[in-house]
Amino acid sequence: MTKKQQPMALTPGEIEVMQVLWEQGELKPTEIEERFPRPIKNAALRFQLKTLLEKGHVTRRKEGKAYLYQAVTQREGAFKKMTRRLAESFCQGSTAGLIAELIKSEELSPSEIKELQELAAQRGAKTKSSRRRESK
Amino acid sequence: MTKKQQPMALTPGEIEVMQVLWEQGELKPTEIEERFPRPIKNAALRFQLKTLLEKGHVTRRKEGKAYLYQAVTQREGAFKKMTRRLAESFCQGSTAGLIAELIKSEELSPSEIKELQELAAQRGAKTKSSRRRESK
DNA sequence: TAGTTTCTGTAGGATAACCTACACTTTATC
DNA sequence: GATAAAGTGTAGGTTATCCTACAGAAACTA
Repeated sequence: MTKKQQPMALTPGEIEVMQVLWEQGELKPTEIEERFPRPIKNAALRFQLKTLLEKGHVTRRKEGKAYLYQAVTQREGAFKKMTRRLAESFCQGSTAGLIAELIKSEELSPSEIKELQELAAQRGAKTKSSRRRESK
Repeated sequence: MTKKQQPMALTPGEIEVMQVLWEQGELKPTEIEERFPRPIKNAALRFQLKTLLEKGHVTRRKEGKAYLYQAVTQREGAFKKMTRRLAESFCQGSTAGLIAELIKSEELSPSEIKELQELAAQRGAKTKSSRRRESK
């Protein structure tokens, strides 16, 4: 009777790799290694890719003698999952509470605050009908 | 040559315990167990308390035959650390970027948006009026 | 074709995180 | 004291995370 301990959706090390794939698209391990934000040994990187593949967060296809890796799990989904966890841990599950605490606690420049105000205003205006527009 | 793998500041299991201590103050293991958001075996809880004690996140003092545990690490500090990690992973380290993405991606009720707008407005006013804040 | 380079597959090991079991200590009760 | 109840300390085990090493396979070059 072994109690299963479910693995984290994305571990810190895995997120580092996914980050590169989310930005760059389809890459070979060597290319990921080059674009990596810190020095990483090829073998260590490949370990992360292997577990990401097993967990289904990436796919790969052969090209020449190497594989091209591509993200399956989307950045937005992963982001939501992690913010959700944070909100549950610290804010009784309320995303609004999480945002509020962030606004209160962190140092934000006046221009950043202004932008956030505008963003909230936009967001408030289109809660109902109105199609969403691209922009930024 | 063994490369050290530094432990997480607060693991998910540890946060659960700290959450109770942050809310309730000083408690005995049994009391924590009663207030715990999910069923937990006393021994499992005590394991968490032990590691929290070793890491210095809690202290304890004897009362009767049991110990009273109290948080040392403050909720705000832990919260900041975790949001910082998230911002670094997903938003190039920008807290404002993190907040923006939360506002955009999550479902917020109109009233919540209004509150956030007001909060940002307050926050903006404060920064402007007392402009000699050197920050940090 | 042989030789070299480059990439992959797999085994293995170290630490961390989580839980359980059981014996020991302390306190209260008789 | 003797005893039971409640709380503690410690040893042990399983899974997860992270990294390394080395041998083999695939492609390129001569």
